[in-house]
Amino acid sequence: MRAADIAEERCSIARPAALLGDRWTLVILRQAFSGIKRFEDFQSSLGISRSLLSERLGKLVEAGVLRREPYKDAVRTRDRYRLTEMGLDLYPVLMALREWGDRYMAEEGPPLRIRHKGCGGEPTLELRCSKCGDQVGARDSEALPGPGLKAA
Amino acid sequence: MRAADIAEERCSIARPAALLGDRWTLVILRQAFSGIKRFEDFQSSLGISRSLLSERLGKLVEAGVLRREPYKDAVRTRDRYRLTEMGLDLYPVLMALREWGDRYMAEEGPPLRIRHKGCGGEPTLELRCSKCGDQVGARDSEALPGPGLKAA
DNA sequence: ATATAGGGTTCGGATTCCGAACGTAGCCTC
DNA sequence: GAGGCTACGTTCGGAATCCGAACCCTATAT
Repeated sequence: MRAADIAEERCSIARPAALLGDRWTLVILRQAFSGIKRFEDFQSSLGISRSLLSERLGKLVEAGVLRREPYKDAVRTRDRYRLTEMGLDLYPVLMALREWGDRYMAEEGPPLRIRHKGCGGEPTLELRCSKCGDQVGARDSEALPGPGLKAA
Repeated sequence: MRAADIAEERCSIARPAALLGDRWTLVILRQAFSGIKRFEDFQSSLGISRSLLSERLGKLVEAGVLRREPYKDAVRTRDRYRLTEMGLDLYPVLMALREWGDRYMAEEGPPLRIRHKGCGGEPTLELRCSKCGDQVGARDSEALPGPGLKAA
């Protein structure tokens, strides 16, 4: 199998991975969540080559994660890339990566602190059972075939 | 900046992304969580080339996500790759991807159902404020510089 | 009309990926 | 004790991808 074929897999991890799984896309999204919208700003803040940035942004737009739209600056009309609802829903993915990175790859302490605007507390991810409410770890759960697999 | 330099960024998203951000690593980890341990089984279940698999597994071992260890089969000694504690802690990352994939990329329904072994319920990720306990979305939180950034 | 800025595209060269072929270390069988 | 098989890689050349630099196009702004 070529890597490109991963996107066709009937697997809800493989398909997002095919879209997000390259060295740039995740940091592009990080910037998008931090408020960056313009091509130039992505480019200069990341140092990515313009051709690759163009291609990646295009892919994200095509996938529906970003929306490209013109907007009026003080002086002129520009384009900007904004997260769609679908894109905003990637927030837990980024948060999960960040929590893991903070725990295992930040020798000098977490470079960012996340703040809940409402109360100033710190949001954290919890994997909780929707039935019993207990916190669940990797060892406490198992995977079973679901409806999408039977449809094959 | 070359893509390889991303790993040096002082950012808890960029560093994990540099390790996990390629087309194969995430699906390799998916297989590891689903119980696959042997080189041959990774290779045949994914169709990845042996050279790349070897390189990826080596990187994950070096990073501390997997541990390579010999073990005694019924007949002989083999090697296997197992998730370390650090690797098991990637579970939320995979779950976040899966939830997103189920929502947006599974036209025929989720291919997998996750089951809490304890009660049979379905574990889901929640981003909750550790102070007020409210559920938090992308728009309800903001990023501030943390200790690791000041140490620069 | 000329200059500047934003947002790309094009183009070679460098890097990475890939599949197929080969290497090797145990065991098992004859 | 000579093959054979299995598990686990490594090596190799060609194909795909990445990269930076240079160029292009459209709007203002002067």
